[in-house]
Amino acid sequence: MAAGTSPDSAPGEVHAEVAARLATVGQSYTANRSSLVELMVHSDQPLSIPEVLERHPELAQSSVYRNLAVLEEAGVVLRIVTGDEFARFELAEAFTGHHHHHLICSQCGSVEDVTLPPSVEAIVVRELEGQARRRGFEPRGHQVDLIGHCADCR
Amino acid sequence: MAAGTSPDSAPGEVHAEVAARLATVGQSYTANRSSLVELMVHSDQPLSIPEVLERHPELAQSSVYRNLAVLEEAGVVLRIVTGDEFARFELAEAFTGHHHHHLICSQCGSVEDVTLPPSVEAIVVRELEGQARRRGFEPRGHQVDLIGHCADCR
DNA sequence: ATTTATGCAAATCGTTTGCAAACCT
DNA sequence: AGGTTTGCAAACGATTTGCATAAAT
Repeated sequence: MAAGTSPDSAPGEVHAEVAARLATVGQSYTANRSSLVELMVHSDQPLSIPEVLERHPELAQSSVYRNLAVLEEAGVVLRIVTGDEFARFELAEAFTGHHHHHLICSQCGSVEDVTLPPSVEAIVVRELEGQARRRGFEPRGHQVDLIGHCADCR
Repeated sequence: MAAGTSPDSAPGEVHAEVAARLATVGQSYTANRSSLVELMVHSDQPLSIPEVLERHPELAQSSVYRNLAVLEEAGVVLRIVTGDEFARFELAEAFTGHHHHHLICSQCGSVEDVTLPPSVEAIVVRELEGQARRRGFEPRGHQVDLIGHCADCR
């Protein structure tokens, strides 16, 4: 419940909250998992596994995959599947404190975060969810992404 | 150029247009490729390769992959990569005549099409593209998808 | 001491590709 | 014939998993 209530919780708060969430899934907050969370807290864009390993070569690839899966299951991280070769991971919105969308580069696969004005966000959500419900589809979330070329790939 | 100019071209038109597009990429419109296009014209939702093979068991799996790749390159079909195990393919918007979005079922992976009112569409696009350009990102397209449970999986 | 996480190597599985036969034109 | 597409089987590569060791409590 405390998670995400403050738009930008103190650094320590995040770890405490992650530990709590993991507990609800019967998992503990190990050093490796903490490394991953710490990494994502300080990253301004979703990371692929190779990028994670680049920054933490001491971690075993399989453990990174496995721990990100655990963190995903606990609702701590979000897995982003683009057309790119690798999936990417970022802290769930409850932990970053702000709902956002993505600028996906179709050239290099990088992903940047952007936010939409609440008014715009509201209009889209209302419209989409209305349509969905009318067809018996139960909405759980949405993704609004822009595809294009990032500054580096123009 | 003619493609998509008519909101809903006659059935025959589509095949003629596809042939033309393939020609621009130096490819011919073979029977197998025609089967694929015909299938998508009559499908109300993006299809995965297993679904294609189910409906056309006489096709070789590798050829389906290969031909869908060719059609994608020619701008005839669009590849949709969800978190699901299989990628899905649908006719490009220039051929369906209408811009649309997706209702993605996170349970079974099925994808339905939905359209947004032009006014809503315009607001989102303007806002997103404005943000993107301000960051040196060159927009090429966008995807607005709703994630949830479809009527069958509720 | 028992349970859980880790790291290595091997397995999985959707997708891609090499190559020879079948098809055009 | 000359070039292209097809189908089979083998290769690829991101992700997952089995199993033995290392932590942790």
